[in-house]
Amino acid sequence: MAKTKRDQDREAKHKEIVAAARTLFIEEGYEATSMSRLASTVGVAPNTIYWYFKDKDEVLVAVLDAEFSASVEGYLMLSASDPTDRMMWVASQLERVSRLVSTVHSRLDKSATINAWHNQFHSLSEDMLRFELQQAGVAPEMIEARTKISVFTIEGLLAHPIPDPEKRAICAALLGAT
Amino acid sequence: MAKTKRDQDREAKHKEIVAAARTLFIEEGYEATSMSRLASTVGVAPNTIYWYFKDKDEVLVAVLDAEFSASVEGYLMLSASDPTDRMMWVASQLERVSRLVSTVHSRLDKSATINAWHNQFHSLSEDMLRFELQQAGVAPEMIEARTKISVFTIEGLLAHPIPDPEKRAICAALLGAT
DNA sequence: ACCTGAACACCGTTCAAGT
DNA sequence: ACCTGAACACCGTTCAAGT
Repeated sequence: MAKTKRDQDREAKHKEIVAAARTLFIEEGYEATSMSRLASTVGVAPNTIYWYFKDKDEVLVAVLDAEFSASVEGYLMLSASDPTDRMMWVASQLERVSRLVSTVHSRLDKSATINAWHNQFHSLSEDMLRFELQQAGVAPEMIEARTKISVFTIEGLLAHPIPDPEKRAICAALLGAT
Repeated sequence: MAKTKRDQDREAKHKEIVAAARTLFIEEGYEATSMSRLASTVGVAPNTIYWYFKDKDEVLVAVLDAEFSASVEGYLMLSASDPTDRMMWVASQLERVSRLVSTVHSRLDKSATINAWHNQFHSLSEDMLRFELQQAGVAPEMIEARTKISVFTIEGLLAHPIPDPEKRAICAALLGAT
């Protein structure tokens, strides 16, 4: 199933837009980045974006996917290290994306696309944290509640950056047995 | 320091606007409620709102204050009940205001007014939860981390509504000693 | 002091027209 | 198929004018 030249061109432009949006959304914010600004960064007319994406939310999902898969890649590479370190890494890795976290939450009931992405992301995060807590020896009947607590806490750490030592104490407390 | 007739009138209109905004912001959302819609609900021209409030964010802060003080009043009235019940009450009480939580977070770096309100709110929440955890017999060296975890978890419960029994298990786990 | 109609500078998105 | 200029229906906010 070889790609046609056409498809390659289209894919390249698609990637170009996502790359520009990724920088702008993360550094300036989603609402602060107008479609016009995004278009002019790519060097194209504002409405041209709509040839590649249904709407602005769809651009956001593409950015989130790119950011997420980059993070997963990094996570898998340090699976041997200390659990608290791993949790710290997840929190700090996602911190640069913190503005997007609140953007996603505020658009949950406005966009079905965003909502779907958010659900999938939470499932994956829960799976990952449940595994870490099991490894840490948390009692089985507490696993579900503790998993949710961990997810919410990490989400909180993203939205409210605090000093590193304090963050470490929190991550350690999350993993504490009993 | 008796209030003049003028001041009373002004205050009445002020309250009228906040009351309308409170319903609209909570039921329809902040971004979804245009200043025009708010104005027409009150029965006034759109720009009239600006005679009473600097901008839309200032209206939001007024709504948040009204909602918060109503909650505090309710909280003080059930100080005798079970700790888990109290924490459940806080979470569910604030749940109806959940859309505003993400709105506040997404406007943190756009509005100094909102930022100030948010900081004050977090201080108060932390004080309250620290007290609950002390009562529950949490070890002193763990208090700070556990307080932050509780704040973030309750914030998470607001943004991601889940079934009551699960919510209860989470609140109980937050208060667990050790 | 309080309120308004009209305007300003945006915004995301659509559409008819070009290649 | 891809891209554009022009327009649409909004938005929060400002300003000069009225009472």
